[in-house]
Amino acid sequence: MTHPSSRGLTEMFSALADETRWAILVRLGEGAASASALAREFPVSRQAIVKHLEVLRAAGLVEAEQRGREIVYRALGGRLSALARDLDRIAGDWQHQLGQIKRLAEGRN
Amino acid sequence: MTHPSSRGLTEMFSALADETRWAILVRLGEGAASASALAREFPVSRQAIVKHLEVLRAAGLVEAEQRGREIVYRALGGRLSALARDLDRIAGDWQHQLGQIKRLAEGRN
DNA sequence: GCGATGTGCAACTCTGTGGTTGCACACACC
DNA sequence: GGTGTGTGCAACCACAGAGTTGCACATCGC
Repeated sequence: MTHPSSRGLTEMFSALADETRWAILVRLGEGAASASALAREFPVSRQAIVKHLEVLRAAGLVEAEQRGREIVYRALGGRLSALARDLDRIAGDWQHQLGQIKRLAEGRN
Repeated sequence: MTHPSSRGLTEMFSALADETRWAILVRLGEGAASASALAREFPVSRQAIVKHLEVLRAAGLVEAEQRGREIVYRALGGRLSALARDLDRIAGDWQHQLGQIKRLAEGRN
């Protein structure tokens, strides 16, 4: 593999690929909340929220903290910025290669 | 919305969320290729490849060029680096807020 | 103690989509 | 003209996963 981070990238993407899940994540970015609290804000059942939270937690995008009888979740930026770095690097490589090609093929086509 | 780029982000993610599709994209990053050529390299049918390419093209991650009777595709870094910027900004916001909370709550819990 | 609220587990439905096969058509090449 | 290779379209299958409902259990507050 040219890119050591290729492994696991798609798992990250699929964790982020759902509209509702992304909305939940963004919402948590604005402040911690429990599953029940989120279920009141979103037009889906608490169970659906719980499943999304579990996916986000498994991806390291969210952190869970037991507080009394409830569990509050908060967004973590670490994985997301790591992903940003990976993508930037990969995209940069492509652009670079494109530049080389363009340079070599000036006048072709 | 705090983040103007929230719209369309999940579409991008779902375009990237498939293992095979990501592999195709990375492959195209190493050099342009046609659907049939890719079908020879990957363990899936040409039709599957075609569908993936259409998804990538719709997402602006890939560019198609008619060359004689075949159509060659190449990876485009633009959208990916734009995505990287968005993610970095969002993640940064979360970390920033986390910092504020930590600062305010020093000693709590 | 009792009611309200929060979580956990399980079964089920249903849509989206990744993948396949089959056939038709367009060229290019000899 | 025929053969090989590339693309396009359509029907179909199978599985993942987003969402639901229902019930059990824990725990907080009064």
